[in-house]
Amino acid sequence: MSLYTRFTAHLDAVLDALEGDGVLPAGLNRKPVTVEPPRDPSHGDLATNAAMVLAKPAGTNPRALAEAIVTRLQALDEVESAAIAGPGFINLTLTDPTWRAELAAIHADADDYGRSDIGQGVTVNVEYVSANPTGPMHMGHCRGAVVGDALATLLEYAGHKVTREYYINDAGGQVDVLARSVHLRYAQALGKDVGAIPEGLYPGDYLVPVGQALAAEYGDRFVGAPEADWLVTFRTFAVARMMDMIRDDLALLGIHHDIFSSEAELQAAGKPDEAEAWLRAHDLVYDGVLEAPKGELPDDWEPVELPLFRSTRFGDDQDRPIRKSNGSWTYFGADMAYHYQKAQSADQLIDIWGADHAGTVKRIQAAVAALTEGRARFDVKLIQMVRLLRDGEPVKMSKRAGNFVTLADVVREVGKDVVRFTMLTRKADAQMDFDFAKVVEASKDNPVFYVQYAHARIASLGRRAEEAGIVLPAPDLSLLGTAELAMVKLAAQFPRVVEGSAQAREPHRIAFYLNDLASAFHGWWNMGNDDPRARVILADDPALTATRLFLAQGIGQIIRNGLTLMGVVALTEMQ
RNA sequence: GGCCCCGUAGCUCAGUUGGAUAGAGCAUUCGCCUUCUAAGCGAAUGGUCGCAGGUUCGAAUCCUGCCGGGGUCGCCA
Repeated sequence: MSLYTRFTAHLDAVLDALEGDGVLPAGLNRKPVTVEPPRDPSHGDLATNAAMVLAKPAGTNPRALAEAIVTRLQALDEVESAAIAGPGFINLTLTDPTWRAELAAIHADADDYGRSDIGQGVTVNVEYVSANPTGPMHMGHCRGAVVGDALATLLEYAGHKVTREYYINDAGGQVDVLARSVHLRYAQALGKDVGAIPEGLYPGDYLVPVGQALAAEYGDRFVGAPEADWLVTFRTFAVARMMDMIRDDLALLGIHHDIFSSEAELQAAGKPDEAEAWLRAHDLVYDGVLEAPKGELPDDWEPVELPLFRSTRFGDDQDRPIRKSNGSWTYFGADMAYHYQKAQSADQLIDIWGADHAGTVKRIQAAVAALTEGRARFDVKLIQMVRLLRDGEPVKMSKRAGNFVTLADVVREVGKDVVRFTMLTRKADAQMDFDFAKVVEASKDNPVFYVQYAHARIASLGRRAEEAGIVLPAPDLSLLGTAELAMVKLAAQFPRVVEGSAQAREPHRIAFYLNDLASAFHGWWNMGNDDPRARVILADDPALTATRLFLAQGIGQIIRNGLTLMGVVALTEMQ
């Protein structure tokens, strides 16, 4: 149990006691009560707003209530002092032994320091990446992949049961285009002159080996054959190849999904039909005519009757078609059934989408709410775009010409850890720049470097002490001074940061916290520049050396735990 | 035009789900290398939290309306 959780429990017990004494009425909503470190450290170690938020519903005034709470909190062993401040805050200062014990806990819990059970085993399905199986991963997919993966790890660490899922869009028109593109490469592999790749087909060279493999498999049987003879075969073959490629690309980032769900299989199993039948039975699907598109009317637009889902009942702008006029499923129609399927085996769903899909959020949320009758929590996390730069200049890309920047190229150039960390240095809903030059820069305005550098410094201490031949006694934590305890206090916030990030589903907070912790460490380290006695390794004082080393390694443990959540390996020395 | 994000220091961004005097890095100005990694550290300067209302003990945070930037609108995926 983290220190903050412990004090929330202490406070709860105090409030229970006050209820018993009749100072507080029973049954007050305690949800707004918080226990957190005050922004200004001079106010103490912990602060609670309990008196302020409970005074009104309790029909008393904040100061009087605060005094009653303070009296009881002061009685706790771990509390050095408790005071009322400002409009009714209660500030607590904890005893030094409490903080020393926390440092010992960091070492004892090691990789599990920060692990939480707030998830209470709730199952969460995180669907992320889900790039169309028509080519290699490019940088447009990268941020969502990293954020989704880090979020999944974070939720696991916070006590959820997580499934990582990839939805393969292998049923739409784009995979037919893939099949045709591959057919061309197949003919080419058999020596036919196919000329330039026609407009509308995928031009990328990555399809060449697929064509060759098909040639080896089928010979010239399908050259010049009608499309109906080979389309399904080629499509299935090519999609499988594309997915192999995508899995390899993801592996470069350390990303592995538990489940790959196929849209085609979903449709073949009749899932969308089941969903449609259920929705029709509940009057949520009806046959109707779509409104004309807003703005300029397309030339070929004409009113057609289609089966429509009543997404307007759930806040969408208009009802949405689930089938096309040729009877096949729209993307939405299949996606609806897919989410229903996911909701069968998970309590909560999270989708990680690119911001360009923002317009479709409402309809899918509406569909999930309808099909699960409001039972499943479902969040769509929109990931804003990444602008690729090189020395401040935008990198030119044209997907149509096939010269997009692939994820594999970027990972090869700057490394997995740099890509992952950088993608987590912004909130997901803010646009970000990714500058090839800046992300590998060895300076403190590059957080990747800065955090890694702190960890490497800590790792070097152990080596140095060993080289110096200092025989280290057991650490004596009473030797820790104020500056050292301040760092312990910051380190002790890690469990809170984990819980907060998990609840808000914002893995970037881990990155910012690590940057703060690294900054505190670098500051402490450099105290040794002004005062040699402030250094960690003191050849003439093994006891103090052992203690400071213990502290440094505790900080190193936190950095490592945080980096692990981000899927980044902590460096023990800088290159 | 509708919907979704964003708007915080000169620049790039945080801001603990409504808390106390709004914080970092860069830039600018000062100071610190006979040293465990100075690839670093410390200090100073810098703010009408886009604007105007509202909600309450209390708003950068929640609500409404504007303004500015980006994205999106389809029987596409």
